[in-house]
Amino acid sequence: MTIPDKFTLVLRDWSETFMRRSMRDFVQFSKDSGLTLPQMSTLFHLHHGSSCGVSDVGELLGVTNAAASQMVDRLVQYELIERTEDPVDRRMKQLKLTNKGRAIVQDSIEARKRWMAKLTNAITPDEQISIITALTILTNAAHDLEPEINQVGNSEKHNQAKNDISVQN
Amino acid sequence: MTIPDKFTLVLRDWSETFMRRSMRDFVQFSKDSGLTLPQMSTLFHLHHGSSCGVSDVGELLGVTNAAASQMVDRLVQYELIERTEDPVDRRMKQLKLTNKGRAIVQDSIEARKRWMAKLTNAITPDEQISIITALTILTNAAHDLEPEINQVGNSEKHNQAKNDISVQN
DNA sequence: TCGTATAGTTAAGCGCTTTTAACTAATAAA
DNA sequence: TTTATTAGTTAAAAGCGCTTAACTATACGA
Repeated sequence: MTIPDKFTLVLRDWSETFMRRSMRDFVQFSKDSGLTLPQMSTLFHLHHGSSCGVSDVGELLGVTNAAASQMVDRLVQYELIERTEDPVDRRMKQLKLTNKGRAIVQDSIEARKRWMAKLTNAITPDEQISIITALTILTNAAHDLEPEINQVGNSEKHNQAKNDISVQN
Repeated sequence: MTIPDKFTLVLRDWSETFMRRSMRDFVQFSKDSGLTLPQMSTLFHLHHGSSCGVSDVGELLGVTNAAASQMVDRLVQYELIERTEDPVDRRMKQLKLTNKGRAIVQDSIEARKRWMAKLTNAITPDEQISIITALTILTNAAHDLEPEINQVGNSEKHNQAKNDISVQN
């Protein structure tokens, strides 16, 4: 078996494990919050990418503007997001998380952090160092595969920054 | 910043990148197949865990038996899964993927494989070796965190086997 | 200024998911 | 054997997500 073959195999194995776990948690958390997956995804998108318009949400979810508009409307009714007019182009709306919405996202992030902390405890510092290097390479490579999507300000250099958290000092 | 802190940060970063990508693909693929997320999840569960009953599906999705039963019924109508009586306990049903159902799952897996192949190409063999080691440790640690859930036959030793794909030969 | 494109909303309608409640059938326990 | 438990189905009702189509309002180009 060649190294690339093994690599792919290991990557697949890890991603299966990881995906199953993450998806389950995400779905569970959404349910507990009384939200659907699209709604939760929208909240996360807003949390990650700051403000955006209704059609951005539609694009994110792969649905029509009408669908996005209705979803947004529900989230506004729940007081999880705030919908205001864009002063420079009054056709557009600016969508932002309310404190209530942000709290939900934070809770979910905290839950994931707890899992990661458990994972961290199960791994020795020496192993952690090598994993840090490995994941940094992986993350940067994944980013480079689709420059448009990742990160908020998506107009700057790739491959160098972002995850360049060196361990040696 | 301590190593565990950095580790958690890097892990979080990678998982965000990876999750966003995977979720998007999964949702997209489900849509393209004309299936909902719960339906797709069910197919994957069956693919992964061989045969199971209706209530297992309910448990997986976190819904009542009634809901699971109706979902299963739809998938049976679509001829994606096969529902037969368990001969030893005739109250139970055995759910299995049909060829049609398996094909859909395989397609989705192929799609992910293609992404991973691209990722593989973006990484040098030397880097791959270190990542293989790192991910193997991570995967095993994650498995050990929840022994009940991972893997089909869940009655044997952990931490040693499963991902012990050594690179050195 | 007039026409067109863009951003978003609204309404009608359909399908899926979900729950509760009532039910059938088979097994296990008394 | 009688009773209780377990597995699953069915029906009714509600909610959400989605699409299409028709609409309002703003911005922009000729």
